[in-house]
Amino acid sequence: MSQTEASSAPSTPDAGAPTGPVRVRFAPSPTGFQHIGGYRTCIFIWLFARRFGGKFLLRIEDTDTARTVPEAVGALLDGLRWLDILPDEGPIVGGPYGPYYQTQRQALYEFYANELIARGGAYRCYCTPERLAEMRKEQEARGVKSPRYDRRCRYLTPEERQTHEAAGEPFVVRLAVPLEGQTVVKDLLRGDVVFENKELQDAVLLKSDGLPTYHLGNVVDDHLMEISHVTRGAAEWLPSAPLHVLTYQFFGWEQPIWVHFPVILGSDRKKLSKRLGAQPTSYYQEQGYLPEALINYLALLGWSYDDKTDILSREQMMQAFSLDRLSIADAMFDPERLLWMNGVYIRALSVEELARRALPYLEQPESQGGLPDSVKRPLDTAYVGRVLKLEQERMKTLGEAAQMTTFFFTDDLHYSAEHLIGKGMDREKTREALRRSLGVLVDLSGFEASVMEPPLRTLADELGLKPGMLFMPLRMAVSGRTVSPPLFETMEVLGRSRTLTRVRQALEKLEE
RNA sequence: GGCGCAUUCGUCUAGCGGCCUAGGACAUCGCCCUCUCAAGGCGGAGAUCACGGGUUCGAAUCCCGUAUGCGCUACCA
Repeated sequence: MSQTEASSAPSTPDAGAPTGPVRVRFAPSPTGFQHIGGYRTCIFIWLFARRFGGKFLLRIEDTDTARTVPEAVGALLDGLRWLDILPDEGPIVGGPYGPYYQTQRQALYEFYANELIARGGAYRCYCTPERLAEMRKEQEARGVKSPRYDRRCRYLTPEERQTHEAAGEPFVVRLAVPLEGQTVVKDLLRGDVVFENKELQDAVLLKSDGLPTYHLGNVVDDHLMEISHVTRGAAEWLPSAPLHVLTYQFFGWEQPIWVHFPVILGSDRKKLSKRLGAQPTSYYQEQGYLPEALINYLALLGWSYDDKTDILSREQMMQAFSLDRLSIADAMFDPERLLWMNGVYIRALSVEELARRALPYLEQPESQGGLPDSVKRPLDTAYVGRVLKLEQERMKTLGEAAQMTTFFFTDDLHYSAEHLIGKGMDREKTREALRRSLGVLVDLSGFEASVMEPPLRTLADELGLKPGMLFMPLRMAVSGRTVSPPLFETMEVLGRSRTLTRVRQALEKLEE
């Protein structure tokens, strides 16, 4: 392998190292499948926890009940299990800070919303969605520069408030953003990001259904779960971070360390999203990417080890990961580089391991990319190993195994006589070459590549052919293809009887 | 529109004031190896460090503008 592998200890052992205990969380909302962008964020968080002996938690932010997809959590966990980055605390494993589903923590949010109101940091708003819509329309018509909630309910008199309550009107709880001054988000990666309070909205914290929005749920849970570093995508969350800072301040809580990661962009330079056709992570599993390769690739999309290392084991990453080597700009996903890296990992596998891992891909139904259904399952593992050993260095994914190796498993080859006749050859010369080859092969004392190669080369010489001119028709006869692993190894694995049969069949085709 | 963030080869990145006539990797091109395809080896092309001003003896690195891109601007996250 030419690519450099990490060897020595990280150059800056403790630069950017946290001073207190690390507790970090991945907090997705189960509104669909996770694409690699989400998993990349998760990998950063997981690596960070591992590097500094911290805890890695998973919290499900399922407060948007209308968009919640029931299978999402299971799929997410399948992905985490596949990548082997399971959380220390979370659904299923549990933990001392549970429950880890926000919908199961509803009472907490109501309590803290009231607490915030009592502290003057929030208020109940009785405006109906209809009024809000009208207000927006009206503001737009007036050409207001930045339309936002007009704070009508913030200034209700106690009597008016009483009236709304007495009528039992539904309400939301809004953050009472200070009208003046600035709020600064001390982001670990970008430094101080300053926001004018007058640009901020009185965002909804608690919805009329009693569930919190992200702004409340995230803050309350991060505090209660003693999250040390609030880690999330910058593109979507940095703009509302001042709201969260304000909420911590109103509660009188100590701020966590804010870390806003860069996000992954699609080939259109837009943030990866389901809507824009990003693939779910299960896609990469189905295609036969190795989880360790995907992790390696994803970790290096936005983080670097040094100026030249691109192949790193999990252990090396866990030892070296640090936030100060994170890049700050969003990165475009490059499928070609992933493919290359997967090939690197496949080549590094022992043959046994490769066979073990490729087996499910070979044995799955033909319609899903497996070997022809006519091939008997289960496959002979030892034979699969011998076959894969020949294809290993040209495989980029495990999913390719079946189509690359079909001819090792079935005698049903599809090619015509013309395909046997290579450049500089004609029908008669080809027939002669194959007939003489057959003779050589039949008489061989053994059927190892090393045994068959010398006499076949001698034969080519005798026939006045360049080696390739003889080997090409043999390759076609034996594999039905113009491209295959080395001829002699291929014939060795196929075995004498199968090889001879195939050469005879080729001769028959030429007789037709 | 307002606000925020970002900006080094096509792509991912190294670089945190002099080591940079900018390093590595993917992709690409050529050569070598060679029974095909790969893998591997060697080499090439590819970045006026978005642009314009400063600061400094000296800037890709610090500051200020501009441009471009992306994101946010919901009782979604």
